[in-house]
Amino acid sequence: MEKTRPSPRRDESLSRERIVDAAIALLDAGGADGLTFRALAERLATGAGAIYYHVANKSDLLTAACDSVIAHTLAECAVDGSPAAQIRDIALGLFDAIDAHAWVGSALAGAPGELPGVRILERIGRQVDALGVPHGGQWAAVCALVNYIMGVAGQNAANSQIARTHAYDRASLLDAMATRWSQLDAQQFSFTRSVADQLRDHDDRADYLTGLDLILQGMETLYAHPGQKD
Amino acid sequence: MEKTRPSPRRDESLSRERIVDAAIALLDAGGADGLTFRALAERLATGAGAIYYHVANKSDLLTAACDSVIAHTLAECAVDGSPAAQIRDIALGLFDAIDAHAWVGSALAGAPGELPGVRILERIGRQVDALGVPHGGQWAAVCALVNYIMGVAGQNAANSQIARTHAYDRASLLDAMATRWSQLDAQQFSFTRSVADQLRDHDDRADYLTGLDLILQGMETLYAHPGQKD
DNA sequence: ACCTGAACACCGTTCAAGT
DNA sequence: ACCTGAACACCGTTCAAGT
Repeated sequence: MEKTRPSPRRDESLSRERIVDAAIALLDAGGADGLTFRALAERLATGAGAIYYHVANKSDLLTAACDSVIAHTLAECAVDGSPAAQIRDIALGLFDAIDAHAWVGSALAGAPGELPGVRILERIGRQVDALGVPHGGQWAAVCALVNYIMGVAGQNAANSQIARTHAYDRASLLDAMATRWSQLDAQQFSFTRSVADQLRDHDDRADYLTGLDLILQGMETLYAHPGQKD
Repeated sequence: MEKTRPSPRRDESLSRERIVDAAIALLDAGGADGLTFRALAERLATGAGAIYYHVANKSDLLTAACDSVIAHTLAECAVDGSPAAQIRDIALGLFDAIDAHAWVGSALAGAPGELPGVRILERIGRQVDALGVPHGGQWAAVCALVNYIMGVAGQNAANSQIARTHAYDRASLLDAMATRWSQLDAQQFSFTRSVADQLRDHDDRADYLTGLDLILQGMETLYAHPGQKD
């Protein structure tokens, strides 16, 4: 028996790309806390300090890992169909990517104005323009969409972080939350209690799309047919 | 000269409330990174371990500090006016609170389903109900509003964290971002470049309200007048 | 130019020991 | 019951020293 892979292969020399790929693997396996310079060094069979030769710091690395996922995700989104359909497609693609790599949600939220966020802004911005929103309203409209997407991304990231920490699955997490909500004070939290049951078996993805459609509908009503207002 | 305050007064014994108040002071002064059990112990003139007698862990403490701010904020929101006006009032109150205490944004985003988030859900949920949204659509509508608010909160928190780290003020942060955007590839990032200038002197608060109104408008169009659809 | 890995300055959390 | 504070098991980052 010949001794293959005596340790994580070192066939290629260290590079930013290899570091980012290894970081993604660690993040996917261990969540946001799984990325550590020590774990990364071990996986790349190198010293912790060597990584700093190719990467400025942890935040830089996290953003680069996030950008890799976002760029791939956006590349697979449809480039035909109506503007609204394309926005839905992009938003759903991002939802699924963040669902699969929860750490992307917090990385995205933590790097405002950086490349991954800008890619999203660009793709959505073009469709908002194509939708006929006047130039003066485009910035606010795009921000509304992006902020909504980021908000959902952040919640998903937080939920999956909690699930990982407590070793819950999604169902028991929601169940625990619903139980807690239904034990709140009946007067002070009447609405929350009334929706506690819906929490258990709601469809995150469907609710996400519904919210997106609310914004799109608002844009259509306010911008696309200005003559019909009132 | 008599020697008053030989060290941070210890006139009252340690309590959860005193700990939370001290935590808020540290967070306001030093951002999310400013809260440390060692700093907290020093400020309370006690040992680090003593704090664990009143607080489960750091996440528990952060959520409690966040809840204190959110509860006070919501208590000052108007309880009259139209449902839409009340939603705007709540959303603006939260915006200003998070603007003043950026750490609240990340604390809120990091504690889904916990008390501070539930307070917001409850207040907005009641108004969505009053708005005439049918029961079946209330959950999705409330989530849309809350996710949007959380998204903006998260972005604000991240921006202020970056500003603090680099010792920038808000203006130079936006200026640096706008400069970076305008240096992006002209073809690949045409939309982003076209809005880079608006970034420099846009009004966060006004854009926030505009986005909120898009969602409210969508809700009105889709739910409040179902007979008029199409 | 690129890599090594010990060292530095921190963390949150625990726990035997005190009162 | 409540508090002490040293100790533990980690972090990100730096930097003299190597190749």
